[in-house]
Amino acid sequence: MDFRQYRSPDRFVGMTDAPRRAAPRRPVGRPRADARRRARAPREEILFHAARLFARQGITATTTREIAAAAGLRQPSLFHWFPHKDAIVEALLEVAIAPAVEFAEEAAARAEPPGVRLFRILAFDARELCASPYDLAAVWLAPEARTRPFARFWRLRARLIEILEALVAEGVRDGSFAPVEPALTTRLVFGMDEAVLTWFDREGRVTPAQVGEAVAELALRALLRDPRELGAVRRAAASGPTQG
Amino acid sequence: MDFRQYRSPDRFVGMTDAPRRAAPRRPVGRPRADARRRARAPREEILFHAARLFARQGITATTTREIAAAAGLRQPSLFHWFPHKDAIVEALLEVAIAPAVEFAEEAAARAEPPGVRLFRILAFDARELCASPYDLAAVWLAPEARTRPFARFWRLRARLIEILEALVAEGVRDGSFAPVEPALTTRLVFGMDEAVLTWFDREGRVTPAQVGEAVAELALRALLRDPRELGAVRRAAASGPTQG
DNA sequence: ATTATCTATAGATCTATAGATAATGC
DNA sequence: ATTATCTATAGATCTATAGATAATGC
Repeated sequence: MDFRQYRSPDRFVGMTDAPRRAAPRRPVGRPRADARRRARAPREEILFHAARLFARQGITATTTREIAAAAGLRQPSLFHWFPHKDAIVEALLEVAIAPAVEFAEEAAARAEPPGVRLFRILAFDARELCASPYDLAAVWLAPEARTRPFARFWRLRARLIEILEALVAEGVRDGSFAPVEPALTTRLVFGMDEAVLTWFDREGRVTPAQVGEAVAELALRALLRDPRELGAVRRAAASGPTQG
Repeated sequence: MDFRQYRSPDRFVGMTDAPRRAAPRRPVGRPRADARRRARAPREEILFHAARLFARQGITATTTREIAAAAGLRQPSLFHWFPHKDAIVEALLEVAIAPAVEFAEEAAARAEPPGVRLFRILAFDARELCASPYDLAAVWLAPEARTRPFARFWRLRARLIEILEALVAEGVRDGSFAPVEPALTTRLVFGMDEAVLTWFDREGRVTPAQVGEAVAELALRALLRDPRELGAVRRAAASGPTQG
């Protein structure tokens, strides 16, 4: 797995700041049976390959043996990096949800029209889901994640929906949005936003930024009382902070 | 499990037309260890409970023992009704996708404006996904369903997207829709449509029909060049066939 | 001494088959 | 005879632990 081909090599969590052209220094610890050198820290390799396998086969159907093999390890060595399989899922969920909520909290608090703030948050979310170095398609909304102790993810996700719904309600109240029902409309828009995970093609020509723009545009064209304002909203959104 | 509380008791596939208040006739075969009487045919009980468990825990994480127990059977008795576990998933996918594609094929072929046909298909799909007696949240788009031999589902689903995209392209061409990019826009709209499975609350107050209307309305408000036509489109859609 | 890995395996599953059993149907 | 179920279990896993091993760090 050559990481250079992926779009956002800087995004790995807990990335060691080892030099790119790693010095030929041998790492601490017993050498691996699979001697091939890996570009990234073991923890990131594990998360990356686990996410890929989860997305293809489902979480439970992916074995720790498969994950370890993809990361160049023997199966029990996985448990040096994560206490149990669920901890891998938990780490991926955290990577996915935490920046989204953080950005939404800040963006929602700015003194701008609700349409502009909503545009920016939706575009950020959809873009980040697509651009994540980890393929989050399976973990985000996996039924497996509903039961077990991933409460933090569900709490943060509920908070994100709450923020979006408040913006929709504000737009309806101040007359800039059509008179839609905020709760139902928000679920539809957020569903469209999350759904990018189910169809975005990481090898395709459409970029994460384009997907983000498209999601936000479609949502706001549907929401704005006067869709001719869309251009102004988009420009205003782009002029503020669009990165976490 | 009292089936009378569910919305669409007539929708069970392969439903036996046994009288509602079943005659106290004892069924053929060795009696069950779990003597409680069931209202529906065993095959339907199995599909119903399997879908519920899949939606809560994931497909692979749900054991045949759990499904059997929920349906009032011992684990091996499941294999009298389905040759293997995957066949249960396959049956649920078939129930989900077949009517959607059939309706879309017919609705798309009618001599009406693309907006009207699109509205009707989207409203049908979202409504039926919500109203199905089976909770399809997990099987529809489960990563598990991607690898294994569920080719028919994926072929039909691709056909459904193809039909939708053709309608979007037609609306852009004839000028009734805004000049959007059909492929990307269709993925967004279809994503919103499918996503109802992730949030629709079967015990909630919003009805499947309301969800269907809301999905179609949001999509068309975003697509129509002049959103003031939405009312006319909705009325035209409602005047044609809205049932399979 | 610390770190990261390895091999071996315990213990707990889980699916599907084999073959018996207890009803109804004719 | 047919049908639908049962009990028992083979065979194949799968996760996580125990304890050894082979590096570097100091």
